[in-house]
Formats: sequence, C-alpha cells, structure tokens
Amino acid sequence: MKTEPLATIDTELDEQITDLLRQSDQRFTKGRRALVEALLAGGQPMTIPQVLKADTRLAQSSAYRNLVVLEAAGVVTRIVTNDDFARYELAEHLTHHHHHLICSSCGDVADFALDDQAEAGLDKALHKIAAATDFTVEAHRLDLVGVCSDCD
Amino acid sequence: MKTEPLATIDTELDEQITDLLRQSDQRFTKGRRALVEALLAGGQPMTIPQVLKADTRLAQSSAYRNLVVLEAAGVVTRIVTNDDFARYELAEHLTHHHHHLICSSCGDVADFALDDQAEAGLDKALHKIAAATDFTVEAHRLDLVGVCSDCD
DNA sequence: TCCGTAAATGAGAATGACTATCGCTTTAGG
DNA sequence: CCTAAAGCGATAGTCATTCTCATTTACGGA
Repeated sequence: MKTEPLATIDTELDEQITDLLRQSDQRFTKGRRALVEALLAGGQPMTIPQVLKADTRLAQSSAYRNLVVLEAAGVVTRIVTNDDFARYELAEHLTHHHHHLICSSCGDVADFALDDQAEAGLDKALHKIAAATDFTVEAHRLDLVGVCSDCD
Repeated sequence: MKTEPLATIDTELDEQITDLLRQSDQRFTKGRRALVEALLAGGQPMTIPQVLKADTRLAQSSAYRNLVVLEAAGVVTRIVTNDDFARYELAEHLTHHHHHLICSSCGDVADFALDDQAEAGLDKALHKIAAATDFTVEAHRLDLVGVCSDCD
C-alpha cells in the first residue's frame, strides 16, 4: 500500500480516529486511512464502487470489511438509499451535524445543513416525541427526497 | 385466492388505490388488495416476510413484484433501514404525514407524528433549503434512530 | 354468455451486493 | 531479531430481491 493520499488527514482528525478505533480494539491502518482519505476527498457520501475507483489500490473485500469496522467504531456512517449501493461518509462528530438530499432517481446523496434556528426548533420538537415513546433516541435523520439536476 | 381480509379497505380508499393504479395502467387485483389489507392490518411498516406470514395465501414472487408495482403507482412506500429487509407501508397521501422511529438494533420501524407547529416550522426551513439547491424536492423524511423497548 | 387476448400469477432459477473463509503478510512490542 | 496477533485480499458463499416462463385469470367485444 503506497502513500499518495487523495486528501490529507490533519493531526487532530488523525488522533480522533485513532482513538475511536482504539476503543474498539482496532488499529488505524494504511488501508483504513486510505478509505478515510477517499471519503474526505469525495466530499459527499460515497458508494463502495466509487471509493474503489477513487483509490484503485484498495481491495474490494478489505474495503467492505474495513468500512464495517470504521462504522462500528463510529468513524463513518452508513447511509442506505433506494439504489443498490450503501453509501458511507465521515461520522458527524468528525465533521458537523448535517442532513441529506437524496435523489430518488439515481440515489445520489448530497449534504446540507439546516440553519441554527430551524435545527433548534426541530430538536425541541423531537425531544418531546422522544420523551413520549419507549424508544431510547440516539439521533435524528432528516432527508430531503427529490430529483437532482443530473437526473432532471 | 380466497377472500378473508385481514383488514377492510373502505370504499374511498379502494377508489383512491384503483385510481392510482389505473394511472400506471395497472389493475387492483386480488393479490394487490391482499397486500394492501395486510399492510393496513399491520399498522406499521412491514417486511415482506412479515407480510407473507400475515397472509399465507400470498406468493413470495408476486408479493415482491406487486409491492414494486404498488410503489411505482404511489400506493405504498418502501422504507429501507439498516437491517436486511425493506419495509413497506401505505403511502402518506392515503394515510397522513408522519415520521419513523427506527430501531438501530433490530431494524423495526414505528410511526409517529410531529405536532403541527413543529412540522410547520420544519417545512418552512426546508423550503428555504430547497430553494437554495438545484434539487427538485418532492418530500422530506424525518427519522428518529434509537433502540426500541424490545431491544433495550 | 362465450371467446380471444393481454395482463397477472407463482414456482423456480438467476442476479448481485455484501459477507465469510483462509492462507499469506504486516506490525507491535518484547 | 522473533513471535504472536492483527490485517490483508483473492475467492467462495449467502441471501434478499429480481427475472423467467408456463399457466391462470379477467376484461371487453361479439
């Protein structure tokens, strides 16, 4: 595995990820670093084929396996839309809270953020709901479903 | 295909569905009616195995095929979580706008509604976002992810 | 009511994203 | 430098979902 990163993982991020992995008794290996770099460079949730294409040094089986490891460690998030492939992106606590624009035609996903006021209002409403159910709420997920400009 | 419905489709709903299907050049056949009845009786998003178990007269291949037809016609909605099975429920315009509580452990899904004020605020914020993107927004999807009481 | 045709059905085969296996390689750490 | 455990990657396997196709059903005209 050579080292010609698609994107640079700064020291802070590196330490955060190393830490998260260590908590799952896992190492931040070159292959896993390459995955994170590819996701970082991608700038949007990526399917495994996209990741493999972005960095042809990655083996398919290892990519699948390591993305599972990274997800279990809380480093990446798996997003599942209606198309055939799952998508991955860096977890929110390594980036920032955001939401998704999902194309109902091609399944592509882009990120967007709600303004603070709207997010706060949403949070408040959600807390009320959470309190009224027997669910232990961990997170909320807000997606906009539509048709992207490519498919239009 | 006998007729011993799990739930009763009232005349209005029947007409709505027949209409939706007709718009896709499809008929509201007995098998499709049985699917809708099973979903209606289920009261929550159901996997195909659950549907088949609820009505053993249904053939697996037909259930899969007809749920695709019903989805294309806008009669049902396909919900995909992180577990292995897709789930289906009656489309919102046949029921009412609502959201989902998704169990991150078992994948089970329950419905909930936001109070009107919160929903209105969310809608407003979302419209602003939609206007700022090159997405043609069709719908929004808000899920709460957590752990259900069974898995806790 | 009786056909003829087109759609729907259902049993089984095929597809393909994803997972498991397993021998080889790399790494940590004494 | 050595050793044991962890990671790697090629390949085989799994299983939800889709496809195939022969049979059955149902709509519409005569």
